[in-house]
Amino acid sequence: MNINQIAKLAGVSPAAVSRYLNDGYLSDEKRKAIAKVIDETGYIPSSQAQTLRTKKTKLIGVIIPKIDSDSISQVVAGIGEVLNNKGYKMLLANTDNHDEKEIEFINTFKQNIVDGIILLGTVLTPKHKKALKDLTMPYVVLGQQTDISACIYHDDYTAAYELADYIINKGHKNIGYIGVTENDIAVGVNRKQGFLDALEKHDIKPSKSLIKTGSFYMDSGYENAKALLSKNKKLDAILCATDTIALGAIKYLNENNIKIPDDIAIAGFGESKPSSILSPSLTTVHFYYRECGVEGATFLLNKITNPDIPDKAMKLGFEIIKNQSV
Amino acid sequence: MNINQIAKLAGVSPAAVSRYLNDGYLSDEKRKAIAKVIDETGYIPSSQAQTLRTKKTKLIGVIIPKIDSDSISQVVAGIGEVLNNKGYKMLLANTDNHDEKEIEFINTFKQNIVDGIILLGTVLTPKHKKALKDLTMPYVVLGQQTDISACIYHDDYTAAYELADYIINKGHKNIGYIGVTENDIAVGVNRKQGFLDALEKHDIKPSKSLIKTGSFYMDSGYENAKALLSKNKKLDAILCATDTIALGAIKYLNENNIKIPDDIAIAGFGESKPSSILSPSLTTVHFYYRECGVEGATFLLNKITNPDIPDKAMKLGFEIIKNQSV
DNA sequence: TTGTATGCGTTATCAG
DNA sequence: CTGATAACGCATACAA
Repeated sequence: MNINQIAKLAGVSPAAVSRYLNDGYLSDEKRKAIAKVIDETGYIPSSQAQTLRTKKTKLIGVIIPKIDSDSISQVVAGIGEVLNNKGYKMLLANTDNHDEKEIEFINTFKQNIVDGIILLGTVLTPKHKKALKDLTMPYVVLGQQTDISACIYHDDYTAAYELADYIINKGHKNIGYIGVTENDIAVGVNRKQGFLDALEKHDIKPSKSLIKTGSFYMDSGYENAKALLSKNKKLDAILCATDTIALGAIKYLNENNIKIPDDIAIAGFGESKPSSILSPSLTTVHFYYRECGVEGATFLLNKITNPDIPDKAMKLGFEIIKNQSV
Repeated sequence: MNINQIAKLAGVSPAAVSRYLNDGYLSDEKRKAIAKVIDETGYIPSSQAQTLRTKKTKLIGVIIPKIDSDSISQVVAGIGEVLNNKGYKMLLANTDNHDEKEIEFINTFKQNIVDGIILLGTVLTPKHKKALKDLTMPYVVLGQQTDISACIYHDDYTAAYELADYIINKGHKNIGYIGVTENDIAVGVNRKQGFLDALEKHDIKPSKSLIKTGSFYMDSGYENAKALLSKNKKLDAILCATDTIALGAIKYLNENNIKIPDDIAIAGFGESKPSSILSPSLTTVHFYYRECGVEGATFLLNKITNPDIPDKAMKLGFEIIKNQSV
């Protein structure tokens, strides 16, 4: 069933049907005739042919580092909501934490198969920036601050600063930190710097043996908690760069009968689902993940319909969730 | 940049370039010339035009009830892995637990924008079945058993039976059950029936006040645990149809200083991430979610390239994770 | 092996 | 307001 057959059945020209579909000039009479035929036949225009003509695919490419993460799935949910409402669809590309795959996907999307790209950033290497700059379509980066494009990100620095401040004010002084690679500016650099600056404010000198770096997985929390405890007899708190890492640390503490928060206080970032169920519940930071997705998708769609709007950088707030683990 | 320009630059016909792209007859000489030009120009064929001709989009529609769920995101990860390796892309449609949206998406996908559909089923109403049957492209249902198409699902019944049996053998007799709507055959009916049959095997008569039904969210666990405890003074265990529900129940128990497993034992299904971190850790069932996604995607792609292969129903196994909560 | 010509299903242009 | 017609970029039947 194509536009010509519909036209014949309705006794009009294909062009008239096209106008009907795209709200062009059309007499009420023909409009009705076409509506009737389309209703009866259940005709649906071929989006490929439309795309071939209009260069619009109504598809948005969303590149994420992994799907089975509380925070990312929330961002994706926010994006999906907006896209659905506006008649767009989401092409989901999962890199499984392989940076190079991000570039691969960007280049794949470049073939005009999407109208725009949303990149949930972890690492933004020069290669990434080059790939993005070569893009002819609008794009937006979520979760990382960058000057090469519109971006929506979280106030990681202040969140870490205030959370560390809170821990210190609770009486802890020998605080260990389990972070992630500094290639990730948001999570690796900013959260750590917030932590360090809070220490400095309280005249606490951070010892090297208290600062650890690991992966984004639970294992890292487990192993680094072990390492921190073995080297620092006075350790009384651990701040982890993500809730997932904190969960790993908690696992180690539990297995070794170390009481939270009496022996060791612990806190994370991201307000993962388990945080409130654990006992003691986990002190953490709520970021506006879903909102990040909503804002990002909304901006991107605006940019697609109106390419002249200037890129913006939007910093979202946070909330310290003061639970029992500190 | 299109196929004609490449042809001109390489001094060949557009058809030759097309053959180069599709491994058709071509002399080595021309092959090299075309390769050179394509390499230099960075030419990428328009997938829309290809689709218009070939009717193949290399897109797979994946319909899911929600994205921020441990189990579902694992299935999606498995699907994504296979699709990537085979040069397909995933169009992700999130229904946010609205059944009607599933039908909407199925109908949207029907416009030939995808080569196949993967439906992560919750509820399969007659309307769903009709929408699926109207489909001209291959599709597969994951997580639910059905005779209308290929399906890959979990052995929910036996898992529930064995888990309940295990709980009973641990000495519990007054076991409450928090389930979900029976519209969901896999989770709502099969798990409950496994539970009931295990009771029967041990000559335990299930009292109505011990069987609850709620939503898939934590709230349901919290509220129904409260209800169970208020009506059943002898209650000594709670089996929840999902880990998420179990987490809600645990929250209620913790808040009311009810000791797990001494006062009340508790168990769930799905081996969610928190299950191992909780203390006591949660007894649960491991299902092969990622494998389910992998198998589903693999089968679908096979079916796309070879439409004649018969539909199959594949039942995946499970593993009881015996943790401390029972 | 190669090239020419045609059509996939739309939409934009233009003349009416 | 309407309709004929020419693209969009590619793959294939057919002729060579």
